[in-house]
Amino acid sequence: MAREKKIDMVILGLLSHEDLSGYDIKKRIDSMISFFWKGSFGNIYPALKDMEEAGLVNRISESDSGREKIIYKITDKGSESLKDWLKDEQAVNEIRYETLLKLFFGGALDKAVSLANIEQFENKVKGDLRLLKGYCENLKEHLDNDDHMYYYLTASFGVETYEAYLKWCMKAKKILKNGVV
Amino acid sequence: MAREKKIDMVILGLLSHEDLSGYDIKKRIDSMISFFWKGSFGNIYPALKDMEEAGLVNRISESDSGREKIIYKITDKGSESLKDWLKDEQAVNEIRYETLLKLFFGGALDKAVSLANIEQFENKVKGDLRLLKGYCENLKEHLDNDDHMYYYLTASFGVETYEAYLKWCMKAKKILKNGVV
DNA sequence: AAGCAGATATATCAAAATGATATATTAGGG
DNA sequence: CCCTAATATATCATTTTGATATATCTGCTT
Repeated sequence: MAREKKIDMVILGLLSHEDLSGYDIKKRIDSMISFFWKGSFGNIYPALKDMEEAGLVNRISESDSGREKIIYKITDKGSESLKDWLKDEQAVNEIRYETLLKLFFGGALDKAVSLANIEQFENKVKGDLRLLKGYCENLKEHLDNDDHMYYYLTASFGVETYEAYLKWCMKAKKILKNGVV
Repeated sequence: MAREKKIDMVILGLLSHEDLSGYDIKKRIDSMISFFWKGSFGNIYPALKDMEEAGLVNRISESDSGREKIIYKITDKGSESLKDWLKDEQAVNEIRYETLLKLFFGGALDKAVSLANIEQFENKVKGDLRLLKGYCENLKEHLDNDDHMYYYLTASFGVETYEAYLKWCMKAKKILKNGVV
């Protein structure tokens, strides 16, 4: 089986809901799943080209006006490819936290530096948590709608983990200041 | 200011504690920080070469016996570079969770598929949490030692977040099964 | 003592992701 | 009418990832 690029699956997933251009896809990624997945023009546009060649998507319109805009539609083959990936229980989940990296090596400098890094992290998390809670409250009202429910589930993952981050921040600051648990 | 590769900082951070070979560095990354950061031979060895040229590290021994082994030592310049990075409060923190991606697009298939994906994730997390809790309990005894304290802080981040993951798993499974909050 | 598996050790490569930049068009506000 | 911001595609250098190649050494078994 050919190794699948993750960005391909993201694109197919989005196209399974609606026809989109590369630019639209980038916007959807940024607004809906950016807190746990990212995409860039640098991999979206080449992926669309490759997938068109492979018959997973079709371009269904191009430049209605003078402005160029290429809208893509998922094909049956693309849909099958998406489902195969969804059914495969293997999943790579990873975090990449520079804040933790700096903390781990914090011994090279005064504890005040580590404290500042944690506080910086804490503030960022507080802002993001506010946003995610907002999404969740709106989505909660429409759990009968499947699309909203799946969106709600991922957003609530964010809420749950960000709250844990804040809990950890308080604990970590205390330990750094007092050296106690 | 030159853009710094993250792997460079990881290597300098590790070398600030002890002299190491590229292979040693990979082992340290895998055993101590792999749950929030990764490294591969493919970027470690080239990074060591580049940093040696830039005067951030020195090779202090090579092939005592017939077996080739290059040990690196951090230089003053390397140490400064590490400290500059630590002092910079900017930090990129990102998660990349394929499980959430599959859940987000789960509507394309039966809910049983999403449930299976969550359960797979849950089992993985349970195992990892057990490990992290073990580390934490050992490290907790030595918070007076700075190195152990910084290690403890990062490990306890893992414990806190993994516990939140499990809490979310239970909630998510309930919603998928019953459609309620 | 021979043989073999597994750990040690460095190196390299294709593929993928990242982040930035280039280019051009269009819509809306002042 | 001009300017800014948003729309839209495309490309590129840099970095990371994951796999593989090559060779040595250690410890265990037979």
